[in-house]
Amino acid sequence: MGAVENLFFDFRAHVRAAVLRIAADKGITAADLGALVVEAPREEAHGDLATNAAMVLAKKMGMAPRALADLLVPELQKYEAVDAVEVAGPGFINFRLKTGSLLAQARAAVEAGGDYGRVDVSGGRKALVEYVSINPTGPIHVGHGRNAVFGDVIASLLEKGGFEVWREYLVNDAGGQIRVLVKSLAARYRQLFGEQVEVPADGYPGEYLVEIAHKLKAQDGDKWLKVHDEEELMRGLRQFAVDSCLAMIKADIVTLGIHFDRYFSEYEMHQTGAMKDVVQMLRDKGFVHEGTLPPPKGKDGKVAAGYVPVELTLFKASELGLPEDQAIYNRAGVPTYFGQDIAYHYDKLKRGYDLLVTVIGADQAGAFKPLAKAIEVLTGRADIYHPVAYENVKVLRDGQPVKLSKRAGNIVLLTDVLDEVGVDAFRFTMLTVKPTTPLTFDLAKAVEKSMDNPVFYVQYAHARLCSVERQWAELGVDGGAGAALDDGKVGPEARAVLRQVMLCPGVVEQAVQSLEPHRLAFFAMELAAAVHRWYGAEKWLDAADVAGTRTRLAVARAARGVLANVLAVCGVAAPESM
RNA sequence: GCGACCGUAGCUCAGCUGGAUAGAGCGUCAGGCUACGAACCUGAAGGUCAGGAGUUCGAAUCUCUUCGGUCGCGCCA
Repeated sequence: MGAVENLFFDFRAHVRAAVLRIAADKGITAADLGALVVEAPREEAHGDLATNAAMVLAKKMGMAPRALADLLVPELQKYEAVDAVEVAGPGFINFRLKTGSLLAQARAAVEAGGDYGRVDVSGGRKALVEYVSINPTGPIHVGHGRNAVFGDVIASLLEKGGFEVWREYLVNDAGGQIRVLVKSLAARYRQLFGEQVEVPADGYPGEYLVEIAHKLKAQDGDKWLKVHDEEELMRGLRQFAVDSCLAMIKADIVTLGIHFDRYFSEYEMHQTGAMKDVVQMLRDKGFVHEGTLPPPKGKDGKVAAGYVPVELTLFKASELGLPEDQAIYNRAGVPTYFGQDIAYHYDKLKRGYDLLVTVIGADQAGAFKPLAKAIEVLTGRADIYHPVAYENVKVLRDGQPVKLSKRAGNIVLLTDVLDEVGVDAFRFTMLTVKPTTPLTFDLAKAVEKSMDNPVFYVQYAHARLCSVERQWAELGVDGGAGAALDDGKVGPEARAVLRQVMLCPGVVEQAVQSLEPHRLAFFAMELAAAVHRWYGAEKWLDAADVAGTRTRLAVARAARGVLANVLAVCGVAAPESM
């Protein structure tokens, strides 16, 4: 379970320790090393790793960066894996590592298997990742698919980062939209019996409700025809409607390869009086009062006509640096979205989670601010709640943008897209753009087998390595853990692959800490590129060159393992042939 | 009016807790398979990092500002 020994982390620790040894008498402590980084320089010619230590500490130590760097070099050179150290540019210290050490690291990576790249940055914390959480009122569209993939990979990343992780979907089955859903379903149901009824103007016009109405008819016959009381319909059909919609959603979730530990029912939560409890807690802390809100502003900043202020139960967000208080119950006495969200998040806290990640669409990202404040009030901590926002998805069909309109019912369904392009292409494409960038999903390119569609590029690298490994096996060259390797047989292209293998854990660490899965996807593409380049540069299978073949085998196995690990976190298959 | 996000090569995007000559793919042009997978590789051309100011040894990155774009904005979800 623990983190695997790693050259990169060891080396970074060595650099920090060495710097402290040299600089201690000038009053430098570990606290001064915050800005110190050890990373791969952009230019390969600058070496395998580099540090900005001298530049970061120069001022504090009253020295010129390069002079300080010169002072540090002898100490840094002591690390066994270091081949050469060089001071360059404004004061960078560049390191070239011994190829033999990189090979040893590659071998350790193979040994560690799926644990290679595991880091422990959790500090023992338990994480709950809430994602998808779309209302059970209809099928999933592509935009939700981005949420699903994004959240799922964040959860996997956190696992890779040593967190205990719980995946959860909030089923919003208690709000006004469920009432609308039931009314819409009832209308479709009556239509099946020939009644002249329209789906309500603000209802759900999608065809799927016709199918669900058929199911209802098959199950209950004409039982609901004579029921006209809305409350009775709600009592009778709410669960059926929600379950039917949720079944559609779950089918897509399963197709995407996602498993939730729990579908959390808001309705059930309310049965326990959770709202009352949490509101009382906030009230006891002095952050709830009865009051009126300023009139809402419309698009143009003007107040709507006919507005009548009403006294409501409010969360005092305005005392916590936000522009306005936030209503907990609306004027009908029903919990607002914000109100139920506090109760829900308090429930998460009660269950012992102290890292709460919520994947939220950018269009709803405004909602997290007051919630974050409420959680801060409840826990006294500001580091628990981590909403991660992602931008919307545009779909191109035949090069033309597809208009997404729920009203018109012409949304692009996730299930159709998955049929068309496949899960791997969809998942990987969702990861090739950072979350804050709107994503354009081109249906034509997603099926194309080119670098326009990098999932194939990465998978191809994996399959190629598998293919060569198979042929090595036939060649009978021993590449086992005990076989001697010859670093003289490592060419520059193979060495570049070894560097990537060495850097992998650092990339994972960064991706976890920033909750940014796309970093992993880009790393996979870089590693794949290094593999493809290497493939073209050398003759790999050579019965006359046993040492060289054996050495290449070791590198290839490590690269393949790392690719497989990274793809696994992305939830994308690593095929042995394609 | 307020808020969030964005503006980097012809196109789509990385790079943003400040670091070296700003990168990749696509597209364009020129090349590479009787050696293992050409779904691949090599090379070339292509940039005022939207504009301006500030912070400092150093800014695509941080701050302010202008312009431009996307998406939100009641007590809805």
